[in-house]
Amino acid sequence: MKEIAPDMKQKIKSIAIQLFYQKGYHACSISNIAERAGIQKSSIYYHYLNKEELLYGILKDTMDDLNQSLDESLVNVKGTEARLIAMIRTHLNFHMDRQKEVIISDSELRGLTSDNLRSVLRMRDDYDRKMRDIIREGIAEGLFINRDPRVVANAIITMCTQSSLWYNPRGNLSKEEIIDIYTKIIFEGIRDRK
Amino acid sequence: MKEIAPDMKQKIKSIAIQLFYQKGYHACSISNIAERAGIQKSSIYYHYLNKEELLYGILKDTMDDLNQSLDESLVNVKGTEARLIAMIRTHLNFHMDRQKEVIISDSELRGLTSDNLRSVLRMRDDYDRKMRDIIREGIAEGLFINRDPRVVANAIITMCTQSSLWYNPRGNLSKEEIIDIYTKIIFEGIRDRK
DNA sequence: GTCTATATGTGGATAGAC
DNA sequence: GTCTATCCACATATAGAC
Repeated sequence: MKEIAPDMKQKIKSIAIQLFYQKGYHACSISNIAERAGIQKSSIYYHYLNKEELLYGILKDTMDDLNQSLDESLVNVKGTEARLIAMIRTHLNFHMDRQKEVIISDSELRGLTSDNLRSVLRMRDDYDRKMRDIIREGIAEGLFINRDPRVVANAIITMCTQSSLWYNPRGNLSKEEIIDIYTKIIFEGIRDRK
Repeated sequence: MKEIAPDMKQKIKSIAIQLFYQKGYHACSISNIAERAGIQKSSIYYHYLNKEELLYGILKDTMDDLNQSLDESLVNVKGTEARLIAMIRTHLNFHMDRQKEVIISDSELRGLTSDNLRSVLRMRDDYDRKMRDIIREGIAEGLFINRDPRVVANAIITMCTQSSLWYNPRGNLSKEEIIDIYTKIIFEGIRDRK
């Protein structure tokens, strides 16, 4: 079980994440990936059926992990507000931890064809629905403002999602500080109440 | 001055907006555009120097219009809070009115090279700075919560920006209703205070 | 201002040797 | 599992006729 260097299949995937993120899926060629991996482009096809399978693998795994993170973070958490807080925390942490993959997930869906696209969209919808359901419950319980749950959920999710675009692990704000700011804004707004 | 049909240069641009939005810049070829315009691909080059110039024209004009809309909406508006409310309204209206163009602007920056890229980034920075400055003022005046202005401004802008991704002009929510929800969330948060 | 024809490069992908 | 060699389609872009 000596696993010093990651095997080539994983190495190719890592490089693809880096390059799809940097240049975009369509602007990044199989040659580009092969070059970085130190192999010939034809060798890529030993590990992956085609370019789309490479993209699909990235998106699928990312969505799987995201959904799993969410589920785990909600185990034994009771109460609508506490659950929403946990969701926000998890969503932000995930998007700051896996910036490149979530950026690819959010921008390269168009690179997938029929079945693969459907599969990833279903995963994304599952995730979004969990968020909407919490908002809906909160509204029903009179905890949250009574506005269209879809719009409210969307506003919250997308606001947090964008952290992937600017968060800098070497910046002067910790993830905890950022989570604090977002949670505060989401629940209380930006108006200072002293 | 008979301008019944838009001239071909404008027609090409409109088609490019539609296709860059649908398929992405790199996945959309000059042939695709020419086909829709009912001309040969070589004819595109009579109107535009190259493909990048076409993209640049879209991004530049969009950013120009966005900046201009913002400036106009702030004329004679006094007070930090009123100015921020006006900015939010303008940003949302613009992103719901010009969905395709702003989506392209947010996703295809990588298609630009050096000078064009710098130029568009400068416009975007100008815009972002205006938002940050308002937040900064509000914090200084004790109106807004005292958190990192960059993060707060970013959270607000990006939340509103995403409206371009889901807003449906034929949906059951008017732009005014959406503006109301967002403004409410930004200032008061989602917690219901009865 | 649009056409036909073409140059030139590069893309994704496959065949078959080692 | 990686290589060399190659196929074929399509990309951007140009030249020059009408």
